[in-house]
Amino acid sequence: MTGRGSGEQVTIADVARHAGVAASTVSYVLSGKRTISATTRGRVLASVRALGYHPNAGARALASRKANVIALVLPLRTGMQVPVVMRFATAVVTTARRYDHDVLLVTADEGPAGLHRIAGSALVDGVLLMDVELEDSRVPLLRELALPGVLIGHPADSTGLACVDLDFRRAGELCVEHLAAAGHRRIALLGAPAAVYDRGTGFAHRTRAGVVAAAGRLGVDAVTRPCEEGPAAVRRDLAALLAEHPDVTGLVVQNESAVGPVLAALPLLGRRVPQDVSVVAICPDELAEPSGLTCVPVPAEEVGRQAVTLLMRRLRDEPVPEVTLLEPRLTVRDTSG
Amino acid sequence: MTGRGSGEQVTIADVARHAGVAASTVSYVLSGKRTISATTRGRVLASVRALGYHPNAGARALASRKANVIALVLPLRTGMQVPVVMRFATAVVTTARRYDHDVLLVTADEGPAGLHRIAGSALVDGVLLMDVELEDSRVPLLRELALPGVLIGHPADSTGLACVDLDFRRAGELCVEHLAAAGHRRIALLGAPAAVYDRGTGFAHRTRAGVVAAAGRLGVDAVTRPCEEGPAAVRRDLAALLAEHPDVTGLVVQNESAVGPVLAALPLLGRRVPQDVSVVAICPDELAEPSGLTCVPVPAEEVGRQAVTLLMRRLRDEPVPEVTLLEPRLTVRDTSG
DNA sequence: ACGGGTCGTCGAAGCGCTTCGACGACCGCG
DNA sequence: CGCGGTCGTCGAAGCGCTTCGACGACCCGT
Repeated sequence: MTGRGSGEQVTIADVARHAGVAASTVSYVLSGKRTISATTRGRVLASVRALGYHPNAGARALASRKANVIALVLPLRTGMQVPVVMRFATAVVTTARRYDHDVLLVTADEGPAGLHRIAGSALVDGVLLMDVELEDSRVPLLRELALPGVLIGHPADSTGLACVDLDFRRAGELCVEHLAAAGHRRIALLGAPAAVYDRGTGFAHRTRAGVVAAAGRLGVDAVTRPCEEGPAAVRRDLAALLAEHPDVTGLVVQNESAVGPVLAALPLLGRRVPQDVSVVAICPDELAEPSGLTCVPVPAEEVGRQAVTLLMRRLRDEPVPEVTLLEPRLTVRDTSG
Repeated sequence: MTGRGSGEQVTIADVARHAGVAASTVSYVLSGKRTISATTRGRVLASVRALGYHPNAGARALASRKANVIALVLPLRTGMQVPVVMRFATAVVTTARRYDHDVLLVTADEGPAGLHRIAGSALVDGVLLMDVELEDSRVPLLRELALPGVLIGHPADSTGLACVDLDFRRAGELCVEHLAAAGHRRIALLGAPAAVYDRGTGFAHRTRAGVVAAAGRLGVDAVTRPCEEGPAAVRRDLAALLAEHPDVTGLVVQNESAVGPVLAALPLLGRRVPQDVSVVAICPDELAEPSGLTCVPVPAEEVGRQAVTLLMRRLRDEPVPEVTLLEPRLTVRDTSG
């Protein structure tokens, strides 16, 4: 039994009285900001437990000027890469709790105004920004508000910020290295939709660069080609690719929505997997695993953990690297050989 | 320009000084809890805007004893019906903002302890509990803590609580009614995994009851059968079902992970859709829509909205119904006729 | 013209916590 | 044996806000 079930809030004064000390002493025991004798500390902690004391968040925030809450700004506009976001959110919450922080959920569609509100009201100590665009209006705002923030992905100008992302260039290289090691000499990248490249989105360009670089280094041919979304479009783009380059035997796919259709369409195009064509994808592992697809997973949990860790460091005013790239790993399954 | 970009917090005293009134007057203007002359109000609001004032959340929470934050307890343990959860969360955040509340994200794996912490620290005013089990340890705790809460789904004993859920019984009826109206006389329900029924999970039982009841009422045959997860298992269970009941022409599927495999497997089992067999699913619309599947969608947004609305009502100490069932609607597409 | 209501505003008292300065008690050193 | 220096604890002063009671000013009816 934790003393009292429900009822009125237990205050620090209650604990102090129960332990026979001053309220400030209780505070110091709990924060460890001053030395307290072992006996007193023991008595206080016992009282805390006996009364089921939890410090009042509002009062604490007011007095200490820190909320112990961070905001997670998610691209909740429907139609995103949902499972990844979810796993990411889980990791963020879990990690934040480990640092004794809670997580406030904010939707991206509140936009810059949301950041203003949150910063102005001191609701949170810092912000995790997902789904950052190359020229994101919230990024300069973050700088201006002096609101500690960590970005997932990275914008064009990342000076003075902290960004976490998968090292997509390395991911591209990894795929090519794997295929080359398996003996493939003609490789193709079936990439993101053309619009994504045109927008100059970082991850797509970096992956392509990695593929091309690795191919050059290893002396294999590599062609790259955008790929539109939707089963029909994927089939069309894949067919076109194979028509132009019929001798391709290694395929890198970086387009979540293309994974399924590609695997379905290859046999129809006369290519058995992996006998005729090896397929490697850069996509969430959930998507790859059930199909036995060799892939470089997007490590959502790891990104979440890293992001929180960086933010905590910033909150302590410790220096953090501007860009943190996560090392990709390739999981070999049945579609490559 | 909103006055000052970054820098120190603007307090209510700053606004009061700027407007030439007392701080309490500013407070009353903002809360509307006392009548204030139009001229004064105008002056105050102008100052608020000029200075870019946002009330300090901690101070406000401390003084008013309400945090203006609600907790959303999500089943973030990986492997849930992810897209639904996501849309639900979006709706919750958006609706909560409309009531001037923010949303704290809590993972279910913090369990009862998390509720204790949150309640004890007055971090939130109320709780939205998702993924409620029939005998959920958090439910009695909610009662004991006198923490206003709204449940998504409903537990065995819902007295004194507020629950929101899709009316699954009605959903089951709806599916049967639709199939019967199309002339089908032998109908099968391919349901949740057996374990789900064994756990006594409400929605599965209620759906089955609805199917059986409607079939009885309409004088059609209905068989029901659990269905395990995973493409292979689904194929097996479906094949078994059709072997035992080869004359089934109407199929109700209530198992997200089964939808794709069922549609893929039916042709292989010699059944064309919808010529030989009509298929109706109870599943997220995203899943059904791309396949042209007739379905009763799970209205995640609507549930989220309702849940927040109910919670807000509870926070205002207004009476709320113990159980709120959402009327299911059936969307006719290509797989039934 | 005067008492009784509003109406609009103000000042002060907290809400529960952190933090700063103060201050005994006790230590070891010369 | 007395003096400076920790060490451990306390009291008080806010943090920025809401809210309560008070109190002029004004309007009404008579």
